[in-house]
Amino acid sequence: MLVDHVIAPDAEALEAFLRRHLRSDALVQVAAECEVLYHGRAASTADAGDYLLIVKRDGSLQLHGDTGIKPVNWQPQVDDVHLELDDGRLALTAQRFTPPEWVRVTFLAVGFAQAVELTETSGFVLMGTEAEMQRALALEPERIEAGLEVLELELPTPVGGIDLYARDVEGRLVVVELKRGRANQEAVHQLQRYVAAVRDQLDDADVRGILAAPEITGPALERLQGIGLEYRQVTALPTMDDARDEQPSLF
Amino acid sequence: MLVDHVIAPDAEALEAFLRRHLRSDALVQVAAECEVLYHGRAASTADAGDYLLIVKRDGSLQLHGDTGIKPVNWQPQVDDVHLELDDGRLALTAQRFTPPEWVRVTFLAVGFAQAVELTETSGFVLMGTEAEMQRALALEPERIEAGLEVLELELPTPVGGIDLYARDVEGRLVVVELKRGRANQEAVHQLQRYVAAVRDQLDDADVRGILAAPEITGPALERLQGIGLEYRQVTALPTMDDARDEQPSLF
DNA sequence: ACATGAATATTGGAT
DNA sequence: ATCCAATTTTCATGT
Repeated sequence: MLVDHVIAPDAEALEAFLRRHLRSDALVQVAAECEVLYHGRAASTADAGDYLLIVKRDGSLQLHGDTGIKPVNWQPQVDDVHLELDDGRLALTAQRFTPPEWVRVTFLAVGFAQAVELTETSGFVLMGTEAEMQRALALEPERIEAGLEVLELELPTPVGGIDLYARDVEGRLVVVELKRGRANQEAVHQLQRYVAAVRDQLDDADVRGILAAPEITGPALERLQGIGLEYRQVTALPTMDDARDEQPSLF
Repeated sequence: MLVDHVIAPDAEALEAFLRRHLRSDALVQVAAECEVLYHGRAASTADAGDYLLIVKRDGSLQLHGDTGIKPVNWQPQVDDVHLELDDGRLALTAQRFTPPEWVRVTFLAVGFAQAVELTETSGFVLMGTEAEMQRALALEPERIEAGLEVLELELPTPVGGIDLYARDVEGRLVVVELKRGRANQEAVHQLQRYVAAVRDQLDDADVRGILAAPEITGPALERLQGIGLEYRQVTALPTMDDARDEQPSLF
């Protein structure tokens, strides 16, 4: 799994190491005190300190500090990585063209560099996405309301796709917006947009809007009801409360 | 910088290593074939394969595969990390309470483990945030429109804060929504909300809405103009085009 | 602790 | 390539 490593290499040794491994299938790491320059979407940033640089097989690059999930600097993919040895210091530049941006890391003092191979990668299982929720509720619309008949999934409108488009027991059209987690004001506005689009299109003011989610924030509920839309608590899938009850030790 | 490391440790050796370093100030890594279970906001996931586990000083945990910026599994902070040796296999469980979720990593075959110290961390410079754009345009509102007078920054409304609240040369009120990057439909709706709130509050239909951004998407512009709102291209700050022109080698 | 909004969000899917 | 919407977004901030 650990393919190769060097401890406290000088600039030449680090350059040799990186040239050997960067374009291989290995994940390359460098722990070093370094300067980092970024220019692109964020205009520009400059950093200096001890960081852990990770360059993955797909060319993505991230530079981690000692706290936080997010890297201090990163580049999702790169079109070009190149090394330059200048003035006794090695610099790695990762550049991409769309959007145009680049990150340059200049190594000042290197702790170690290593190449790691992560070969075995199985598939994964994910349950509880909004898409699954949509399918589940399309099959059992009575979970939202008795007598509800689903007409369309992801019905396109000029302002986006309506999650569930349905007709209620009294024949009124119903726009349903689903949220997997706690619905907030943003979700209310999304629903409002869709309802307005349908009313506009059909020239029919009698269109209902339902926000279906396991939870909703206070301000969101207030606003929702203030504009004549409805909230339905839907617990078709495991919610956060389930996690509170279950203990890891059960596994 | 590299404090300690073990290569291909067995479960007991790995446990000893992790107990020694996990609560220290070091960043701990383990490269291993492992099983990963997650339960929480995403309902649940299960993974197996070769991953690189990183546990930082603040207790945040991330599990990286060999591609992509985002970890396969992660936990922003944890309230509790514990190790269990069961059936000859070591399992690390990281749990947090709000929101309730946990990740459990069971190590099957370990490549190496290491502890890294990242001490030197200087401050950083970041330019080009929306907040800076707001301050810059508040000082020079003529960049948006001649004769514009800024009345308020971040004026609160029931539906959120208005970036710039102003009066135009003809005395009409103007709501300005700023976007640092390319404005999309979401931004248009945000502006629409604010304009509606002001018209409502003042019972005055003659309130203008301006979306100020360096770029705008086609659909967003169409919708914006369709509802009588305006777009102003603002290039008060370095935009993406600057990055295209500049070369890393200039540094 | 909760809610809101920005961000180099990233990622996947549709057009 | 562009755009839109979901995501365990993360993070900072205000209440």
